[in-house]
This record gives sequence, structure tokens and C-alpha cells, in this order.
Amino acid sequence: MNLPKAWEILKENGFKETSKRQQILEMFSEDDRYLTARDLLDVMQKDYPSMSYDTVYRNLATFVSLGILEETELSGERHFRMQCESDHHHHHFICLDCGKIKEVPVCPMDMIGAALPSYQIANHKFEIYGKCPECQ
Amino acid sequence: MNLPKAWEILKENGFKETSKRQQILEMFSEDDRYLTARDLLDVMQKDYPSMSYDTVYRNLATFVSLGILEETELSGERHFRMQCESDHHHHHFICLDCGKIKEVPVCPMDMIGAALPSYQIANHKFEIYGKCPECQ
DNA sequence: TTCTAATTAAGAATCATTACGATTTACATT
DNA sequence: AATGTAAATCGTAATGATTCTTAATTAGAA
Ligand SMILES: [Mn+2]
Ligand SMILES: [Mn+2]
Ligand SMILES: [Zn+2]
Ligand SMILES: [Zn+2]
Repeated sequence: MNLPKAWEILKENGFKETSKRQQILEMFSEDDRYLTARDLLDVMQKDYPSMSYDTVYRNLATFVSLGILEETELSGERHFRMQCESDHHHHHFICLDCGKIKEVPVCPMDMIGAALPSYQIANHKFEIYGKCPECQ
Repeated sequence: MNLPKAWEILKENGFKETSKRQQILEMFSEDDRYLTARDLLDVMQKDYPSMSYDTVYRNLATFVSLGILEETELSGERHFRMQCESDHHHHHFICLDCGKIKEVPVCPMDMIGAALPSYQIANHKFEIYGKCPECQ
């Protein structure tokens, strides 16, 4: 996801262009990895000392609901990153040190077959955790 | 995992047999699904009105570290259940209504191949979520 | 420019989880 | 059976992430 596309989606859905949203989206745009609400707040309070938690969390929720950001839970904390550009469904290796990801083209749902008859499947999660080459 | 096996592991590692541990393990033993710390506490406070959070969480951590319980995070809360008996590595469908699971014999790591060269893999998570036949 | 609904600030509240000092208990030893 | 001791538990406070509340501010339309 790039910035213009993100703003297009926001505008389409009647959301206003604010300086806080700009900065949040810029952070995700230049930092291609999973960040927590606190990660964002710490950086943003340098430019906006009055930035509040509520603003961060509210906008993160908005961005996730619009498909601009994706979310996962790592060691009990919510982490966010830009939604992948790729339109092909896939999964991720996540570096537990730096939060960077690497795409994994495999989806295990392709191999499920008839293993779950009469089960109503809502979604699935497949993630691989470890250290990326830079963090070893 | 059954109760005698769980106690065997606990004894082997020098843990004492207490009434609280007995009741916690019994709950997991008769209720084959994912439970939160609060689920346990609510039930147990009927028999032990003085049961404290510390006791629940401390024992859950002990049981997980000994491989007696397994743990996952569902909608921001830690959930626990008896460790599977099966010695073959596998994954789970989890019913988001009742917490019951169904085993899925597939492991996507078998299909990863050389997709992650020089990445240091620590672990992985694959879970399917939805409603089991009884909960639909 | 004015108006209005959306957005934000500030801080309190909530919820799960962890920490801690005091007390009790399991169980090995006498 | 009584004793000693480390382990376990209790009661409660602390923590940390997230959500809520209300008043003030602001973006964008009119
Ligand atoms: Mn991706
Ligand atoms: Mn299983
Ligand atoms: Zn998939
Ligand atoms: Zn696996």
C-alpha cells in the first residue's frame, strides 16, 4: 500500500485529511515493518508533543477497517504495518527483532481439502517467526 | 494429556500436589477446550472463594512450561487447553464460540522449502478459526 | 467567512496480567 | 506424630495496553 492509494481510500469513505493521519501513514510508509501504538506515539510526540493515545488507536482502527493497515498480535501486543500490495493471498515470516516481514507464497488452506467437513471456516492465521538475516 | 501423566510430569520436576493444581487440571481434563484465566477463576471460586489470580496465572505458566497445557491468543486474551496427546506435529481448527478444537493433520512448514534462505526460523503458528458443527 | 460534523486532547477508566509481602501448606526428616 | 523448610497460596496493589468520556479544535462544505 502506498500513500496516495491510502488517501484515496480514506477520501472515498469520507475521512478527513489531518496532519496526524498524515504522519501516522508516513511512518508506516517509510518503515516497512510491524509497529506498536507505542512505537508510533514515541516518534510522533517529538513533532506533536500533545499527540494522545486515543488519536493513535482510533486511527489505527480506522486504517485497519479500511484495509490500509494489517494487524497481528506479537507477544501480547497489537502490531500494525502497511497492507501488502500483492493481490495474491499469501503469508509472512516475521522477524521478532526488527518487525520486518518476508512474504511466503504458500497458503496451508490449499492443503486442507475435506479435513473439516461441516465446519464453518471464518478465517485462518499462518505466520512464521524468527530472525531475519540482518538481525542474526 | 491425561491427569496421571500430568502429575507424573509435575512430580518429576519437583512440584507439589496441591488442591488448587488438582482442580485446575481437572477442569482442563473434563473440559476439552480453550479456557481463559477468568473462566477458571469463575468456576473455581465456587469451591475456593479465596482463590487468587496469582495462583491461577502462576500455575498456568508452570503447566505451559512443562508441556502439560498449550496456549494461544484469541481476541486479545490468553487461552489454555490440555496439550494434545498426539505425538505427530499438527495444527488446529478452533471454534470461536465454544473453544473446542479439531485437529488438522497438515503442517504448512512442509511446503516452505527454500522460500526462506538464511532466515532463522524459531517457530510458527497455523490456526483455522470458525464455528464447529455444534455451534452453527 | 461561517457552519457543522469530524477529529483531537487530556486524562480517567477498564481489563488482563504481574508483582509482592505475609501467611499457609506439602512433604521430607526426625 | 511432631518439626522444619521451601514451595505455594492469599490478598491486594501495581502495571501496561487499550478504551472511554467530554470539552475543545479543525477540516472541508456551503
Ligand atoms: Mn505480504
Ligand atoms: Mn491437537
Ligand atoms: Zn492463507
Ligand atoms: Zn506446524
